Amino acid sequence: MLLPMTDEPGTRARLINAATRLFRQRGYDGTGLAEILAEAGVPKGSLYHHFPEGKADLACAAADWIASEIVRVLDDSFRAAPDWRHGVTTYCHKMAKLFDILNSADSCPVFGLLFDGPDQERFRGHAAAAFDRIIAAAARHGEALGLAPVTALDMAETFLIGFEGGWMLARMRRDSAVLRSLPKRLYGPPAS
Amino acid sequence: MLLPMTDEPGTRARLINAATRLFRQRGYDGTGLAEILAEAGVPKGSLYHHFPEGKADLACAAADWIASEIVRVLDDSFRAAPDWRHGVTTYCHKMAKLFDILNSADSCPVFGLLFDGPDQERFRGHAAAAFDRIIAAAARHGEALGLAPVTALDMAETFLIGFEGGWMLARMRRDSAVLRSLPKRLYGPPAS
DNA sequence: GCATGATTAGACCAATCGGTCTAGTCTTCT
DNA sequence: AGAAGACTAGACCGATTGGTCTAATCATGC
Repeated sequence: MLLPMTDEPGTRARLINAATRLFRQRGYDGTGLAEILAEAGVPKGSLYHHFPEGKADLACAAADWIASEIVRVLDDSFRAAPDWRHGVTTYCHKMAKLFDILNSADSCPVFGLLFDGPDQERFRGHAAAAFDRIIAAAARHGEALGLAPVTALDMAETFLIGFEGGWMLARMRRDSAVLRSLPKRLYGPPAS
Repeated sequence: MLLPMTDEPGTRARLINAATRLFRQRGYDGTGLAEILAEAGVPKGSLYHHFPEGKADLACAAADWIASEIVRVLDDSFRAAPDWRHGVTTYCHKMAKLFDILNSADSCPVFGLLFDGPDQERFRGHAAAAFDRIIAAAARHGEALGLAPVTALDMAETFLIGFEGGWMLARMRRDSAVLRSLPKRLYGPPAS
């Protein structure tokens, strides 16, 4: 079958969904295969069919998926933004809303899921690559808004560093206000 | 015995040491009791004598210890600082050096160790309290340098948010340069 | 020196871990 | 219809998990 044509998510997608959610909440080592399988409603055999290397494979797929989601939100936020600050502000508010939806707290930042894991080197590399993809996306928007390439990259990095730390604190405090206050923290009071 | 008088670290201290290091590297769920016990050279019975609630107890003790270490570095950094930026810069460089020492990469930030764990609520609260203690310490130095209390708290929070995110990125990239570049990122090029 | 509580020592346990493997089903092509 | 491969299903495995419990050892009071 070239095209599934069925709208309901296939086995593979359901696995990634469940894994993403659970890893985000309990971390890689904190989540058992049994849990993922139960939530996805998928037997063990299927997991090892779609992800021959097992849990690690699944985690990488989940990380890639969540990174692409982040990029999507980023693109959304900058679509109609007149300048950098507006784009960033919209992004922070969108993510704050998401934070509130995700049962308001216990979920790791963008993909903090990737730090434990057995062969740490593979995970680390994967996380770094995913994060760089996100930074690049933000920098692209900066350039489109007239920033010099070097400046855009620098601002994108700085912002996402702040955002990661902000998400961490928001999580600790169970309060998305930290995220909403980020633009003001980083760029001072709004000019307007 | 009121005073141990022996310089070599006691059983309890050795446990906390080993736990701190291992949790930082592999996370809470990623570290087995056996590993900790082996590294500390302590039998299981002793662990449950000193930490009746087991692993969770030990993790909280480790978190408290590391938080107090951070405050110590913070105090050190601000001791001779003429202004906020200097203090912060010294702190970043000290921590960057530490980052390089800790086998250059795989170790969680200040106490990222606290996010998994069984009864998440207890862990989360503990982490939040520890982080607030660190923020308060930084804010105190800000005030001592003449900042208004509200401003000091705000700057302390903002800085530590950035620092957490920076440590995360440094870890992903295995490069402490991110930490050293933080003051410039947050406060612009040095006035000098 | 003897009794007492603190501490160490590690055998032991059920539960769970990630992973393997065989059997069966379902889809699709000829 | 029938063969072939994709996929599902779950029993099963050895290893390891955090935790309990009993016995031995240690220090310190009388």
